[in-house]
Amino acid sequence: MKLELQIKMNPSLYLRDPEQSELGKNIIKHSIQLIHDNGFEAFTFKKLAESIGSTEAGVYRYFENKHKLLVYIISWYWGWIQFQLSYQTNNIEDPSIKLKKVITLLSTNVEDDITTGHVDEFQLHQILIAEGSKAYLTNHVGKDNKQQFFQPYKDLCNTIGEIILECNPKYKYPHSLASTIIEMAHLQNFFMNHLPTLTDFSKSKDEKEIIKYLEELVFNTIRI
Amino acid sequence: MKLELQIKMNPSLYLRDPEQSELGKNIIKHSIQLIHDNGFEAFTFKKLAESIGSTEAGVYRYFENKHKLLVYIISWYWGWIQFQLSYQTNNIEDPSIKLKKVITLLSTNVEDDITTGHVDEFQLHQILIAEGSKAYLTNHVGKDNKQQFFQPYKDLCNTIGEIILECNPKYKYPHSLASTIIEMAHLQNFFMNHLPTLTDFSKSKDEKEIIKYLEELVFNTIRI
DNA sequence: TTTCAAATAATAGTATTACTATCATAAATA
DNA sequence: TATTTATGATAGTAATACTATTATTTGAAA
Repeated sequence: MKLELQIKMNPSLYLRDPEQSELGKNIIKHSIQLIHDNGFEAFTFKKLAESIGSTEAGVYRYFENKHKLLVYIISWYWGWIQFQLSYQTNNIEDPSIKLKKVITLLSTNVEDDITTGHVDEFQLHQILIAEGSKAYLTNHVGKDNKQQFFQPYKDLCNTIGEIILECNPKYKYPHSLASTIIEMAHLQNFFMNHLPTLTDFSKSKDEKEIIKYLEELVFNTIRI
Repeated sequence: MKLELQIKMNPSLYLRDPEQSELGKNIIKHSIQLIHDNGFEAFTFKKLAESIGSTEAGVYRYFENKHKLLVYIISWYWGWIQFQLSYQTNNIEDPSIKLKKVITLLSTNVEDDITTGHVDEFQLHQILIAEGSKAYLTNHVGKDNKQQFFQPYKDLCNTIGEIILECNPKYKYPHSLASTIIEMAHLQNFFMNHLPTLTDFSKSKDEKEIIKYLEELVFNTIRI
């Protein structure tokens, strides 16, 4: 029996569920490829359709616009991270070990997970680094939020916040620290590779340095 | 005598210096207004020209495209912050007081500075919160960086990094901590107002809470 | 004061993007 | 076999992101 990981997505994100057809899966797969290769600004439904061998109208039957498609794949990523987190911290008692796992999970360039055929997690991680914040940095963030588009991100933030509170029940800013960890794991990676003087990792360009930086930041902050 | 603050801008950002003419100053002024009101995505040179009472072609004589205009106003903001910082920390000995000033300066919604007639610093601060990262989160970040588009940001990051080292000469990640402070001062503000569950400030929605959070984060991190 | 150069306004035009609409056909299903 | 449903093929529109041309205004030098 082949185990397949299914992540439940918010139906308001799509017009037709892309998981339910070959074309749909191809839309996801090639979107990730194209956004990874050329960035979200250069990404169009026309190019996507050409890459798949379908038509623009075909893509529009699945997603209303490219922003919702971006939010879709980003939500998928956070769902996948949430799953990885619960899997990797299962049976671990010590909350500070859990918190270290969180930092490592968010900072490490994952390898492609074969249980999710049409999704390349490595590319998805890169997309999150470069495009992740574009999901919410829009003038319609309020509307999107009302439609729960950012629920997977919030769920993850809550999960991490709870681990932080396990480490120190008196710490006053568990959610802010959680969102700081998430965002900084990505942003320091982006800076390291593209604007290295904004970091202290320019020589090694090694993710492990980011992990060390974040661990020091987090544990010094929450320990009284 | 009227004192006017002039911030030296990278000439590669513009085709014609907007500081040198009325039309140029209007371009800056109305860009800030429009980007603040409707966001960068909805901002076009046509709307800008209409708002000024000029023409699209007129705007194109000053700026090659809207991305360079965004980078221009963002660079101006960082230059202005750099000035504010050196002004406010002048004659202060204690580096930890300086560092607190930095955090407050970055986190506080400034009032409009009358010495800069055509720039509304309050709106500019809001733009930085919502659009700041779009300056570098592009597929041409490498090219832009080679042309020194991000120098003012880097300079600020270095200045803050030096203050951090004054507080603790042995701290290993002064630049990363500096960029973390800058980015988080803005991002926690955005989250507080638009995705409040990602923070712990949703009840008060008060900048002072962000300042407290960042101060705790920073000083616990750098104190050995 | 004229004259000349530079800046601006007015207008037009192109390629691309972000869609919507229509109709034919293939595949799945009842 | 009939019929729904998904897809493909094609066309079309409004807006965006530009470029080009010409006419007019303005301001400084001769």
